[in-house]
Amino acid sequence: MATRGDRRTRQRLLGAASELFAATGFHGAKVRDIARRAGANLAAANYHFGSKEALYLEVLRTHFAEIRARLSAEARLPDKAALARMSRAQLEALARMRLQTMLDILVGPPPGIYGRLIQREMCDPSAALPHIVDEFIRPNLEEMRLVFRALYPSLTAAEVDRCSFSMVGQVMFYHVMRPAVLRFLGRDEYGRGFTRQLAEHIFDFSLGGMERLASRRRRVRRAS
Amino acid sequence: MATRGDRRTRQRLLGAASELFAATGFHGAKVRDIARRAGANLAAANYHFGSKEALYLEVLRTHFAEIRARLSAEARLPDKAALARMSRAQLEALARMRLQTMLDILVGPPPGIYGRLIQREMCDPSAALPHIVDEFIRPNLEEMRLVFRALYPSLTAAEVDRCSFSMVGQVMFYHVMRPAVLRFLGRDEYGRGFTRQLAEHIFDFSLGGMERLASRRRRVRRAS
DNA sequence: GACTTAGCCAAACAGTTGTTTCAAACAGAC
DNA sequence: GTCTGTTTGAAACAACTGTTTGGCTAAGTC
Repeated sequence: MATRGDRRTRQRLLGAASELFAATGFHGAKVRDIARRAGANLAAANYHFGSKEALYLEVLRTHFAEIRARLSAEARLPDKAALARMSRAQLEALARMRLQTMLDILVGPPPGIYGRLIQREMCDPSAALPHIVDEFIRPNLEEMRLVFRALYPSLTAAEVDRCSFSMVGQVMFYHVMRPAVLRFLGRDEYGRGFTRQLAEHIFDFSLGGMERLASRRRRVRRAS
Repeated sequence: MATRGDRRTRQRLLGAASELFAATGFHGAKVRDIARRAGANLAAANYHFGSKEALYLEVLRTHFAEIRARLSAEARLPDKAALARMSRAQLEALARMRLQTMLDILVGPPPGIYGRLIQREMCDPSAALPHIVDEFIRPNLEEMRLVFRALYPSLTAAEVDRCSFSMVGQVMFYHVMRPAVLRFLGRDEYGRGFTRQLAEHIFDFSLGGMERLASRRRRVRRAS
């Protein structure tokens, strides 16, 4: 083992690559810049990861494995039976908390690195896309399903899914369209209490939406 | 004027550049590929536009000027006075129609070029961002404002804006996150009647959301 | 001490990319 | 026809980029 570098070079490369890939994308981030930011030699990236693409995939796998672990640990959902016993107020509080977490991760502040990586992956999907969907998106949506189904039992499975997408969509909007929204609002960044105010709006808006769908379903019986 | 090309070379370059910039982004699209697809010489791009970046900006300005004209012509909104005289059902039909138009443009099928360009511009904003916001996003949102305000007069201006964002956000979600949603759903493309079904869901969901906000506002008086 | 191995570095390599150059081709004015 | 300004084409250019090479150091093994 060499002791030349004070920190593990591989780790520093991963960190630098994460930031640059998130900031400028796969094509925009240059191996030389990554190496420079990591305080490593140009050849180090290829030595440790084999190729630029392999480094990129490793960045994605590392980050989304980590955030999955974090979410599982921090915001563990009660099991289905416990969920069924919860009061309406408790369920709503649970949904509200998960919404706030999503906003914190995706919208910030600070602007999250996961959101940036996902956004770029949606522009130019790589081999890591299935991993991101399965490790990050699917578990989150499954848990939202459970909560929403407990809150509005009259909704069909497809309706619950669409409602989950509607709620996540509102959150993603402020992340993905940040430059446009900021210019539209005439600001240069989302303020301090912005996400909290946003959480309140999205929560109320979404609950109203689901309520309407649930009650409409109860009232009128429609074909498909 | 040369007649060598059967079509104006400049126009063909613009078309080819649009497709490639939308498909692979500014960095991903190569001038050589654009020229080849346009059936033009490599030097033609620089001759007609000066540089790759100028070509990119011209692509954006052209497209968003065109779509603005199209929207103004096709989906002209009644003026404020006429709007005030409309019945609730008429206003709702108006909102529903605009929603369907947004879905057609952004989600497709076919997957729209405007959505792709916007998405990439949000990843790496260029000098054309202000143009896009002012020519495409702002006019659309202003008109949604008018309709929503007429539908729910008790909402504040800030609330109406947030509701507009909530509705647009749901639409954008299916465009921006398309690869993830498709994988989540286990399909390889949105089906035929998908956007129509989506329009119905988003419309009901959003109306429920606004209703809840409006009625909550009427019932309880809250501090900020 | 001799040998092996992992980590790191400077340099070089081969391919690509945006841009420029300069001559040829062309249309229209005369 | 000649002349002029515009458009096109082939080639070259200079800079950049991902990757490879060969050698160096330091630690571990015998």
